[in-house]
Amino acid sequence: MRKPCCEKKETNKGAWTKQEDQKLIDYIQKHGEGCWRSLPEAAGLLRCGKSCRLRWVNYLRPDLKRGNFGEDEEDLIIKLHALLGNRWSLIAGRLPGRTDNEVKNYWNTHLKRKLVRKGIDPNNHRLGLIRPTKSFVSNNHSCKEVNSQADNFPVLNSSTSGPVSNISSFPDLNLDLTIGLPIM
DNA sequence: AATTCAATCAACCGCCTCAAG
DNA sequence: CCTTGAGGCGGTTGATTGAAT
Repeated sequence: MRKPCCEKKETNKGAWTKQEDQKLIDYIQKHGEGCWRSLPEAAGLLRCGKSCRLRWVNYLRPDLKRGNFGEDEEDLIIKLHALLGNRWSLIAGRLPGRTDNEVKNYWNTHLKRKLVRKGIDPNNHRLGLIRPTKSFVSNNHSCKEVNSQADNFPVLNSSTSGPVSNISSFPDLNLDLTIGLPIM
């Protein structure tokens, strides 16, 4: 049997400090990404492996772009979301330097509303299904849909609802979603 | 200047899948 | 075949910041 992931030690939670970031960066630069389970102890961090992975993937990785999304990126996200639904990691995989968390946040805070303003239902990318004025309730936590009729739409294989099933709607999209092996 | 409200985003939580044992 | 843990993912929360009143 395997050892448990995060042994029931005291671990830090909440925002990462600069020192913690530096320890994580130093460790990964020396040893590379790998066993997240043993990383915290090896790197001298009082964090669980999951937390380290998240911090690295979403914030510390050197290839991250950060900053505002360009219009081309917005466009791509919208198209990919229409095809893939909330598969944020797949969508982020098509956007170099962007993380799934970043794409998800951007979708929820900007793009959803943008589509609603155009009269497009962000759940299924169809025109005229929701009224912009009634679609969102502002209650601090980010605009929840009132009339989310498409909550349970099936993804990808539906012929009646959900993400656009006709891929030919986006002839300009490169939909080769295979993942290449990292170059060593 | 103080208070309230809204927007943003980093981080956590819980679930799922896959593989080890 | 079953159980368990690691890793990964999407949903959600909560702290922070900025705008409006």
